[in-house]
Amino acid sequence: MQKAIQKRKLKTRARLFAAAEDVIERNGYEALRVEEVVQAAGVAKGTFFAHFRDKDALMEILIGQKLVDCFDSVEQGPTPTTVPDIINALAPIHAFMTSERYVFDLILRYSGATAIAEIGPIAMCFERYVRMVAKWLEHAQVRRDVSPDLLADGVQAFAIQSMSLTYCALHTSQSFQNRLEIYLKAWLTPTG
Amino acid sequence: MQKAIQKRKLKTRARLFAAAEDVIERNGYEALRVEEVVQAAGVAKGTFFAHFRDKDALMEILIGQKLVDCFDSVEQGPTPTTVPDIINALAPIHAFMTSERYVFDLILRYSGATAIAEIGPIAMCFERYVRMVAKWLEHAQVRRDVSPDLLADGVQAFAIQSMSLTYCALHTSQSFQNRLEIYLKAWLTPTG
DNA sequence: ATCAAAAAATGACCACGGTCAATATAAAAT
DNA sequence: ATTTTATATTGACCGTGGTCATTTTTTGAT
Repeated sequence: MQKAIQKRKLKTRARLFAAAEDVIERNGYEALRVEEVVQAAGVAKGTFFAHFRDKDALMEILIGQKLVDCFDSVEQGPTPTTVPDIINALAPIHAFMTSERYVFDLILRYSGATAIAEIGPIAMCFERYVRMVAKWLEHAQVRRDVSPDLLADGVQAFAIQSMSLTYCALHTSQSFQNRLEIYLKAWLTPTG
Repeated sequence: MQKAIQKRKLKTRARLFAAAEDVIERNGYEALRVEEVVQAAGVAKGTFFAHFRDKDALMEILIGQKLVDCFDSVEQGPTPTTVPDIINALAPIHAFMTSERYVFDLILRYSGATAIAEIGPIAMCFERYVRMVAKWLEHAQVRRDVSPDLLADGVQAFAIQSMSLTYCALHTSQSFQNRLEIYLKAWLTPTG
């Protein structure tokens, strides 16, 4: 028989989150150590893993939450209608995704959920990205020979490609924004 | 003054590679343990790290080598001229990249070299991918309003997107090949 | 209040990647 | 040959993520 979750557990969980956010605030995501978090939270190490499957699971939640915040703020703003506007509108999301190499890699790893049961916040955001952009494209000045959903998928693909090249020393001649603009103009408004 | 590398070192290195390949042959890339490799090679653990910066460095070399083999065999074949042919031609490369989740993630992580000095085999292959596809596109039946280089960049972006979705339970309705074909038709032969 | 059972927390312990001072071996100088 | 110096190897040791049998706390029934 299932008993209800105790308030104690919620409190412990909250303390772990607070401690983790504090640690990250100071040293960034990559430098986070589980040991440091549990000490700051005043609990034993085992407790951490009773709350989170592993370290990555905590990271997924924290980074996912930040991503959700980004999406929320982007969706507050006006609907962009041109390629430069779209890139501008997406900027906060892309900026956070590339704020740390570690963050970018983790997001990529969790962008697809292997099983339906374990669709986490990051995978949800990837879905949301496509839905949001597709909605924009319905009313934007873009090609109409393919569906907005397909176009939105492409925007995501090109954004990821551009962000990846951000970390590549072979492609420093262009900034992220420039590169993405070139890609998206060719993708969304072909003149063939 | 620099003395020459001793033959002994080359032998040890060869033993490490052979042992690692053997271990991978049996259990795949992800399950590889450094301890297992050094035992099979008959050397101490420290020796491993005198030859490779870390475990990933060995993986990059081994996976990079396999990738090079894939590219070599693809470049042996005929030059594809249509979208389905292009997808077919690239199949061996894509197949290897998605042969193991671990392999795919590692390849993505190493696809861009942070510093010019440390461009490894995987980053080289990503360059090669674009060069090869761009060459194909020069003589393929595709749009001409943008450069083959740009088109090839896009092919890479869409291929990665398609491979990523392979690992996502939210997108099982379509196979990798189907999805990529839809993307590439829209990208390479728009009818706007 | 007392007790039984479920939930939560604990910390000693393990697995595995990675380090480094010490040692052994090879090559060059005498 | 002997000595010197650079190169290569060693294995005890460490850091950190993760496990699990045991203990503590909470809850609900009597």
